[in-house]
Amino acid sequence: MKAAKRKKLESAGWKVGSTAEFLGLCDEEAMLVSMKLALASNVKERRSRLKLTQQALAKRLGSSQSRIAKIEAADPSVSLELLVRSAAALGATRVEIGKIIGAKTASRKRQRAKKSALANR
Amino acid sequence: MKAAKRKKLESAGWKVGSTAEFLGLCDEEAMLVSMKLALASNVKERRSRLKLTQQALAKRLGSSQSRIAKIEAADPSVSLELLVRSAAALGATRVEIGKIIGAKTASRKRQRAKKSALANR
DNA sequence: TTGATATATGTCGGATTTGACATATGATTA
DNA sequence: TAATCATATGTCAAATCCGACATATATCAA
Repeated sequence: MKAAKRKKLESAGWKVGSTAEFLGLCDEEAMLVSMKLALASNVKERRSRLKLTQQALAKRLGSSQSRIAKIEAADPSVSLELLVRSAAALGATRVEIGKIIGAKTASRKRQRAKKSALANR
Repeated sequence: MKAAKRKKLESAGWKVGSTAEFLGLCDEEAMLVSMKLALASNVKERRSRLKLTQQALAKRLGSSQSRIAKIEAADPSVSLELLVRSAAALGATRVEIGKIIGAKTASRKRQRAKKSALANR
């Protein structure tokens, strides 16, 4: 898909002033990446809460341990769909998934607070 | 992916009482389909509000008219990712996308109301 | 009706994504 | 230390998804 987009960008169809459109695409891309990161960290958090190994989750999903590792690392080879599937397999409801996807990225401050709260438990 | 799952289901790894897990997978699948339907209809709604042709939206996305048609029809060949991309290309914010994904399926009654409200405008 | 425009459907080659496997790196315990 | 378990990384064939194109079916104005 990245290759396809680059091809599009390079093809001669770009009118003057298309910089805005280019930035638009970048923003979309950034949003998607950000959603994936949020889902990935949620999957990791849910799995450890449930005390499941990556192997065990893989079995639930009909997948493999290595892919679970990639999912939690938000590896580029992991699709949004697989991330949503994974969260669902760990018990996330539709509403919860909507919240994860819709949540703006937490500030570093808030992330630290969340992390330490988790550590203290 | 459907084929892969079926393979998994058919492979001998299923313990007694795995019916629940099977149902679990079905629920996940249903949830995903439902999310896709919600996004698809949102894309259609946004595009018509913006008075864009499928062709015009295709250009924005670096895609083709036929794919836009499939997107709006929630064709099985359309990924969650492409649906999210499409909504974003039509101006949907992250928060809005989260709401669409998180929203429970509207009742038929509500759907009719929405549809007629749209028609009357 | 005819023509023009918008949308739907089917197919195909190529790109991406996936599960699987091998293997490497930690982390923990004996 | 060695052994064991959990997680990470790299690769590959197969499945899936994509853009593109052809073509069909509206919808509507002339």
